[in-house]
Amino acid sequence: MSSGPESVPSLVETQVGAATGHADAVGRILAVAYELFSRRGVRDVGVNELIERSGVAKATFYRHFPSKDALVLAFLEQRDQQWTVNAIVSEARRRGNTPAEQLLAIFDVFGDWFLREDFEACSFINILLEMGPAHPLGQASIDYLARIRGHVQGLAEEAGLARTEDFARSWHILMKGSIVSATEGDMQAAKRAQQMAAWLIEHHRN
Amino acid sequence: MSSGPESVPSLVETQVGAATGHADAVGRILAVAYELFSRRGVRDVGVNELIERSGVAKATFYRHFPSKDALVLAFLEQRDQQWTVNAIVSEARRRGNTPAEQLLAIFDVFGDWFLREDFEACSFINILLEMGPAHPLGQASIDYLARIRGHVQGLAEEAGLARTEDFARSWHILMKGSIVSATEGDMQAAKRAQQMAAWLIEHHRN
DNA sequence: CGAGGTAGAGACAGACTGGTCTTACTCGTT
DNA sequence: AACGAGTAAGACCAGTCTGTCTCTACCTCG
Repeated sequence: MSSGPESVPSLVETQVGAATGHADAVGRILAVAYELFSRRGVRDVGVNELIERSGVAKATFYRHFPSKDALVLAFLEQRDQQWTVNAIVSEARRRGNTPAEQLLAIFDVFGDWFLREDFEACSFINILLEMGPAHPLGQASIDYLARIRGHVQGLAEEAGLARTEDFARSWHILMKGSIVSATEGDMQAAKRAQQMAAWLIEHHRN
Repeated sequence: MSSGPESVPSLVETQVGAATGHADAVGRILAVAYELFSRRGVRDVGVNELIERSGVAKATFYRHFPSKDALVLAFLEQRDQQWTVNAIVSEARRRGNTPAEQLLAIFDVFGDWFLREDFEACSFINILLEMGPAHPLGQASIDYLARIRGHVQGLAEEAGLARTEDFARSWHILMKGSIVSATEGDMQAAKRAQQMAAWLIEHHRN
């Protein structure tokens, strides 16, 4: 049931490959996939474009990834690491002194992110809505969104808040809603969500 | 710039056509388009399937709609009427006695909607994320989402709230976030959003 | 040297895409 | 009865999609 991307080359292998300076095929494919999938979604990027942009033969592609969907799963795993963990959670933890500050700092990071001209929305939401919750890729996206909620819940527990799972689910509504609003062009979406998030924290204090 | 669907057959014509008992081609096409687009999105439904399901010749289709995108625009207009206006706003107004109650009733309607097994998320959000904000269909979706915000702002003004545009934008974050959470499977998403919505109302009272 | 594995390049298959066009038929109106 | 508008059916086009296949070149290890 859990769509853990265990069946595709892991990031560890990739990074090792890149570290050898060999610039192996898998590493290039994953880099191009990250670039294209995150900016344009899954359906809009074909295998032919992927292999052309990564300078890889088609047979090489299919030797390492049994299907395009397998590559998408690897991309989602990569996205979880680079975006969720490194860009959002770690950065928010760095900006805040207390767990509550760190929670609210998520929306400061969002605010900076929304202003980037290459702002590309959240791949997990995109793919979930693009493929639907029944599709394996939609299921995987749901799993990764749950991981994001897990980070929030962890911070809530560190902050000593009450009913942390409910808190994280409500908090996540604010995160996802502000992302969609930013896609619509509302540049203050992060500030608005942060205000409601502050009220939410107050109502979950013991 | 505004993507008003003036260039496609209006709903009035459609309903007149259906009212004659003639079940004309345009009416059938629009009915099938509503069914398929709302449940499966735009990219997943091809012109061939549309014409087959509506029992219409391809030439007939292209006589009434210059392109598939034109049909999508007509669908969005239809969706605004049938879903935004008739299913959500009117129903919420019916359920509440005061404007504030009517605002909160939006999330009661959402709660019922989320429970439906054929729950299909919000077509405007789906198409916006599917096509991107730069695409004409994404732009049209943004316009229709703004109309939803307009309904909220109108109710906020009736309720005598302060800073109604900011209020509506924050409220809309809750609506969109709860829809995505419901797509993930959180059946309590409407209740969570409603709680935050109540706080938002309190903070906008004069 | 020579074998095996990996690589790039690209032809090819089979299905699908949006869109054009032709043909034949059925109506309603005059 | 004759006309014209609208329609169904479907061939067809050029292009796209994912995925398989062959061929050749290279590189490394024994």
